[in-house]
Amino acid sequence: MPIHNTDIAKTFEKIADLLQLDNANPFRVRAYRNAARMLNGMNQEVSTLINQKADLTRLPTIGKDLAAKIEEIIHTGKCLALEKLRQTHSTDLTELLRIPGLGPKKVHALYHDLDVHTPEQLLRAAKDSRLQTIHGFGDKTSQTLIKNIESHLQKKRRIKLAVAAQYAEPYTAYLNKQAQAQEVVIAGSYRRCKDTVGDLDILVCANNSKPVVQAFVEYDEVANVLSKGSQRSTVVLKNSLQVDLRVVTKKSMGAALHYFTGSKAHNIAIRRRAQQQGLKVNEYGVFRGYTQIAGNTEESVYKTVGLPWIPPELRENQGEIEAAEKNKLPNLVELQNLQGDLHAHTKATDGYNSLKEMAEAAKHYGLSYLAITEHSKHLTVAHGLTAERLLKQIDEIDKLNDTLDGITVLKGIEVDILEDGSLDLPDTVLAKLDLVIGAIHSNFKLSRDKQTRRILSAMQHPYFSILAHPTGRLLEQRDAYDVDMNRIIREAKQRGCYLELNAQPDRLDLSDVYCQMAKTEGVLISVNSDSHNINGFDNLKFGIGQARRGWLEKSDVLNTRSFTQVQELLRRTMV
DNA sequence: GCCGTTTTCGGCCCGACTGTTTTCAGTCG
Repeated sequence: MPIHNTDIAKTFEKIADLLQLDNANPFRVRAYRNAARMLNGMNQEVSTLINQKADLTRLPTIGKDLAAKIEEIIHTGKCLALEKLRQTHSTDLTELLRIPGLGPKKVHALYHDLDVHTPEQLLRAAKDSRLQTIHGFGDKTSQTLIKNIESHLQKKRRIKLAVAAQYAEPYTAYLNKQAQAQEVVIAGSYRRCKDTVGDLDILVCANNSKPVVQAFVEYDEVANVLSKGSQRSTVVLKNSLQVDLRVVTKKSMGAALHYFTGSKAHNIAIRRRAQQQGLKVNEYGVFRGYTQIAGNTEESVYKTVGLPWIPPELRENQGEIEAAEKNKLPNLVELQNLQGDLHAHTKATDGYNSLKEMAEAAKHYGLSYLAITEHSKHLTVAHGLTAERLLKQIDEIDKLNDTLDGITVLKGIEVDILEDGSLDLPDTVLAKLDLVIGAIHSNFKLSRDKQTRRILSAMQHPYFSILAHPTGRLLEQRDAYDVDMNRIIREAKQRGCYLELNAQPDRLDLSDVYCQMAKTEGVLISVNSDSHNINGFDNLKFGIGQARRGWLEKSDVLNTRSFTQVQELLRRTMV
């Protein structure tokens, strides 16, 4: 079994948890957590680096010690340091640390005084009023913990960006109506366009903060107020989404926006940088001594530390600060750059609208070309097209194009890649199309080797143009299939075909990390809506957000080209 | 445990909120 970065990250997180319980030097704990976060965000597998005999200490957050531990984990599958820690912790208390309100001190007290080591035991102890017997635990703490444990036991997960938007936008609109609110912005991972968000961070600019906080907690959807101060508040909505509010004045708005947009790693790096220059950055501004020297805009904050403004989608401390330093930040692709969409369905298969309706909707959305790419016959649940039905649709598209103005429909297919890597329709039919999108819709559980070979084999097909939703992940529902994406990207370059970034909010597949990898290799990405109805094109904005997180520029995205340019690029995929 | 234009030691981001205190520790983001 290959060891992935996420496996190493999990090991380091566990070590950090156990060290934290031991009251170890907090900076040592943080070193493990920083390394775990760095590993999760890397656009390359560390195992590959080791094969190339690369020096791991050149990675940020990795020194001599952690480099040795990484090599140990890759080579042996184990980490002696973790095993030793586990031996000294006969009882695993780390799950308790996950419950909001509990840190190492309280967890220790619970264990020593009440022998509580699981959330279930804690819940019982709280309900039996046993907690109040411990020093530092009062009535309030007990009540809060009961709520927090119950929500923890329901395994509250992250929610998809598009779902978060459905709650964030009306909440923002409501706050905007408050007389004191001068500006309302959603910050946090939402602003960074992460595929899923854990909570919402709302920032309000106002001179008088108290009425804003009051309005915030009185919002209709609020189920529970976790905290409420003069400038901050935290609530939980009825759908169990946590929302944090911060209110600042105009002169601090830029600094606060920077601070609450994150990521944490990016902020820490910026603050260190400021510190080296004798400055202090906090959510109220940039300070030299007690004098504020910047902070009304984000640009002013970056300027004081000698950097240009960095787009939120890049703020992960994964090289963006170094790039900014050298004035080499990418000029990120924008939604308006898209000229067409290369993946959509109609009611001929599992879509809801006609060819004509889809074409007109795409035109209305500002696109000048749209590829219709139905499922193929193997996908029976979607009523996939047989060769005969596809030929019939080809005729219909030709006729429709004669009547359309300002938009051209391309003839395509989202053909199933069968288990042996062959395509689900005969070459004679595929040859008549403008593009062939290959997709996996079955046999998700093949071994890494088999799944990779299956895709590579399909890509070698003479009519293969684009690999649809390349990893098959469904956010918060289904993991990506086990596949060597490094190899697929390199082969796509060799073969001269393209990869899709499927903009459906459930997929957002390719991920940001793989997009960056594809860019590095020089493989073009097609940001496609995979629309099944006339409103589907709206999802392109989520695809573009993800593309921006992957550092993609206009030139890295296939469908920012004009119709004639795309036609030529698609023709080139045919060998 | 990492890191270095203050480089092999001595720092490490920083402030708000809560609850239980009686002046502050613990936790969070």
